[in-house]
Amino acid sequence: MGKLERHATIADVAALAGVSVGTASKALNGRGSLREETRMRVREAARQLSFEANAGARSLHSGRTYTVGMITTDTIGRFSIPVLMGAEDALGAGEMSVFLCDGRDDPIREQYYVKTLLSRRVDGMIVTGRRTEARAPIGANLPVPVVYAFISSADPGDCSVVPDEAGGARKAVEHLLAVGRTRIAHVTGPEHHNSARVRAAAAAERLAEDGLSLVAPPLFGGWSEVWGRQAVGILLAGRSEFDAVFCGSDQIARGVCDALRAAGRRVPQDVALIGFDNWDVMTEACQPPLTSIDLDLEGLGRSAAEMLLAAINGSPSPGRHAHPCRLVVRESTTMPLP
Amino acid sequence: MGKLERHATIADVAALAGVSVGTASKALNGRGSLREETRMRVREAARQLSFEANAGARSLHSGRTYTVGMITTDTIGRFSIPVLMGAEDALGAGEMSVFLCDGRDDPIREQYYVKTLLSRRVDGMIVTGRRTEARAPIGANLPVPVVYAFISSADPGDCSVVPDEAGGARKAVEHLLAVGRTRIAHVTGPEHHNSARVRAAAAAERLAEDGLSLVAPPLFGGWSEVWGRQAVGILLAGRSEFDAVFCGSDQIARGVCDALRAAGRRVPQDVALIGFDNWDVMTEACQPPLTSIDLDLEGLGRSAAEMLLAAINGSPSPGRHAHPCRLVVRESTTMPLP
DNA sequence: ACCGTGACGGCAATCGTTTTCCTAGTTTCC
DNA sequence: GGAAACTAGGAAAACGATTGCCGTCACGGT
Repeated sequence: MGKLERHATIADVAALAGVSVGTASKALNGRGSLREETRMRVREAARQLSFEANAGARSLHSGRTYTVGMITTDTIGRFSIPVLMGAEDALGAGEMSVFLCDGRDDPIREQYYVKTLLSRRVDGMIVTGRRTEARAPIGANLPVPVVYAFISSADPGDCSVVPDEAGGARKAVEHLLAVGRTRIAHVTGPEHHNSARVRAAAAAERLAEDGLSLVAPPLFGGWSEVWGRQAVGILLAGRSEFDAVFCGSDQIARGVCDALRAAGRRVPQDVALIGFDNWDVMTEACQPPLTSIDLDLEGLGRSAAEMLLAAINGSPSPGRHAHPCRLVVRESTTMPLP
Repeated sequence: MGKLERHATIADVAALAGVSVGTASKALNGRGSLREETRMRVREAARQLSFEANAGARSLHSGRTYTVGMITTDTIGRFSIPVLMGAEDALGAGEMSVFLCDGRDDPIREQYYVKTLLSRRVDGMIVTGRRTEARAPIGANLPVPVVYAFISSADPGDCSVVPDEAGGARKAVEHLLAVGRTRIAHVTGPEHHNSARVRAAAAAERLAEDGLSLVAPPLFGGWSEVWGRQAVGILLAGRSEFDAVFCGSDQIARGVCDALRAAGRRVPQDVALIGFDNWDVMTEACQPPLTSIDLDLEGLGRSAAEMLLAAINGSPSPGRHAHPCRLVVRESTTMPLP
């Protein structure tokens, strides 16, 4: 199992095939005018030496590396993964590779990564993060295009692709209305999170369009199941009746669901329940399975990557682009057919 | 906001500083013998042009790229992330960057990535995956060192770093024995998963050392909460009493917990409960919080990366290395102090 | 006045590929 | 039979950075 085979160079290939380096290069890249027999001979030699052209040397000429950098603002997590996968997907199709850099919420670390990526001559960068908050641009006047995905840049001229959270919240409310609920409560994450505020506001707005309002002010807390359970206590102690709860996350929804059941309220008969994020772990384990809003992060990542590719090819798409959310209906808002 | 600044080359820097290219290079890298004033002048020019040396061109000389490739066998997921982060951590300290490639369980795709990484002249590769099963080596006689992390290579000569699942299972059983439980049931994942078999076998073995055995044969099923709930039905219908359940995953444990409570059994008073994976989402939301076995995936990733670095520097560590698991005690096995 | 010796920097080779230009042959056509 | 028109493939100049080798000063000692 000797791992010591040196990397073959095109000179090795040329020597084995009995041609000059230039000719070997042409043979392998389909350039120039060569006899088919020569081409084959070179290809065979390359195969035999398992030759792979040195991408670094190659990019010296083309000026392109077919590589993009991906920087996470905070840490690689549940939200960045799908974005990452979507991006990887779209870029892979364009034969590009991805450099992954985990910023860990440390600006020094982040700047270090930006420099590293630039020195590696990436063709572009994608910046992502765990929260949808706007953030300071990663650099000014960078020599390569940058796209912000999920998170957005504070500079409105930068290209950002963000989930349409307001639209998602509206869809949630519309769905509850469609299944006949009108007395809706809202339990969500901390008020200092942009996501919590935006979703709450959009929900209220959508209700207002039908002349309705939330049965109580939104309950801001954490994103956890524990908070969901606590919130039910608050709701039940309050004086307003409710027939649906729109939750800011699936974890909250699950907590709400468990607590409602413990309190003797049936889901969905007595209270319809809808979450946010469409996280399979929660939606499937919930009893009953949870209706939720899917951010389509993979699609978002793909879309961001496509915009980056376009920008690399000279057609940037500056500005903020909202990526639509999808409603996924399960039994927490509708009874299964018998 | 012009993004059009070309990348400065060292020739630009040299011209601006009024020296030759070679001298500029020496100035920036602290080589040769130059007047301090000259050095400063060059550095200033470089700063002014925000010059970053082209890593590709540079590696042409050094033969090293300070880059490693990371390939996931299946998909990037809950298990690969911490491994990835740990690796990124250890490599970042060595000033190396990580190329991420998502294999998606497709051998073609995987081989394509191996070729890409080789052409990019990575200094080494890390292979990881979602399951601990052994897999076919990613290639034979590769010109760079490879380390398998979490997943292991079927070739015993390859370097693999895997969690010590058997050790973890033993720790779980030991803990249950330590808190006075002797009638232990085991609910775990599908029997065709290596992890499920290994953990079950190790648990039985550890019990046997104390002259005990599981109250019933291990219940193999899925890794989900739903299965955990179903399994409780089976256990309660069976004729053997039990005072503890060791679960193959935290999700199973949570399902078991919910179902036990619904059946009127108290955790931990009547039944102590321990999970596996120490997944915060589950352990924290569980009522009561769940004792679990932590695979220390981040440590494992770090360790794998360190072995890779060592191998790159000429000191490989062939063979299979077991990374220890940790017991994390919470209230599902011990009452809180009053 | 001459030589030796550092100090300072320039020159050019080198890394692996691509690409442009050019030179031999071979056809083809009148 | 000779010139034009191709064809196949070689030679060499890029690309950007590093580095060993050398030339050129200035200075000090004899």
